Amino acid sequence: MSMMHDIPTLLRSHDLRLTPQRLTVAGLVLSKQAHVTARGVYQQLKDDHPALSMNTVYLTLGQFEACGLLQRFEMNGNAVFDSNTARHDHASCSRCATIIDLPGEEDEPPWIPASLLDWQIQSEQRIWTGLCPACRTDSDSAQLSD
Amino acid sequence: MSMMHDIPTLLRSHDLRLTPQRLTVAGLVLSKQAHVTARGVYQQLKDDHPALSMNTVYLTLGQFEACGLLQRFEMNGNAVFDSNTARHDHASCSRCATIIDLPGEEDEPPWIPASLLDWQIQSEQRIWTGLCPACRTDSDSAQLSD
DNA sequence: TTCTTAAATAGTAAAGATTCCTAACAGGAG
DNA sequence: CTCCTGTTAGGAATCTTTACTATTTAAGAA
Repeated sequence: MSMMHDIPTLLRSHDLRLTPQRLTVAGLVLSKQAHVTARGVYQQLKDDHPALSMNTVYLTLGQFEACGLLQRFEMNGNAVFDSNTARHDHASCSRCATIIDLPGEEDEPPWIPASLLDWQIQSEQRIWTGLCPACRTDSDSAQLSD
Repeated sequence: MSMMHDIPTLLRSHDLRLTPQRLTVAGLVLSKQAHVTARGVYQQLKDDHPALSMNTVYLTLGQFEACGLLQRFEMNGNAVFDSNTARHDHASCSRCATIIDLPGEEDEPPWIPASLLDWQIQSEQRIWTGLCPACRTDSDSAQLSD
């Protein structure tokens, strides 16, 4: 996300026409740090914007990813789009499915294992899975009844 | 994979009945270091074993995972089962979809970021994506025609 | 060996995510 | 204003995975 551009300028700079649908989706996914799925975007917008189809959501998110405006990763078999395009990792709760960003290791240089020296690495993804603080507590007390 | 048990013994030790289907799937996925998908297993076995359904493949792989005989991870939206159950990372070619194991960092202790200290971490997954050596070469020459 | 029972299986249906297809539509340059 | 091309909605299609159910069967007991 860029502080120096409003959304129309940002889209125009990537040769994307300023359609109402695109502006709507952009307003949602580029304006705050969040992890969204195609379905999530559609659900949040469809009431206020009946002229919006799942198809367009998929296309738009894909275009934003191609432009580098969003970062895409897979979580539990679903595509998740992240407006935080800086290098960072994720953690996901295996119980409530919450996803959080982990602060990037700016001090730790992008490290590539020696066995990949003859590859042309494009990206790295790291995901920790476990119980978030809230679910860990719930799980502890649930053990009495389970 | 255990060197000290044959497959029937291994299955029995996990309270799994020795059905032909289960033995067949086990023979394929537990006998060599490989990454398989449910569909891949089914495709490889269905000709020689007509009495095998996708459903059974899914169930069997799921049971093997529950027993700790296989490790499961997601790649490109598909479930992948790995007979290498030791802690290790993966790299995947974005062009030919090949998946390779990266030698585990036995020297590097399981590292958990400070922001997850109040989580109960269950697993960590790290995936590098890029062009494998073969595809990188193909891609270089393809640029002339693309 | 035969019996018994719970586990396992095949087949089908269903659910959910994503892509494909196509005709209609509309942004924006000229 | 007009035209061209990118964009969109809607529906169909594809693919993966899970759910359901009647039937079969492994394996221990008699």
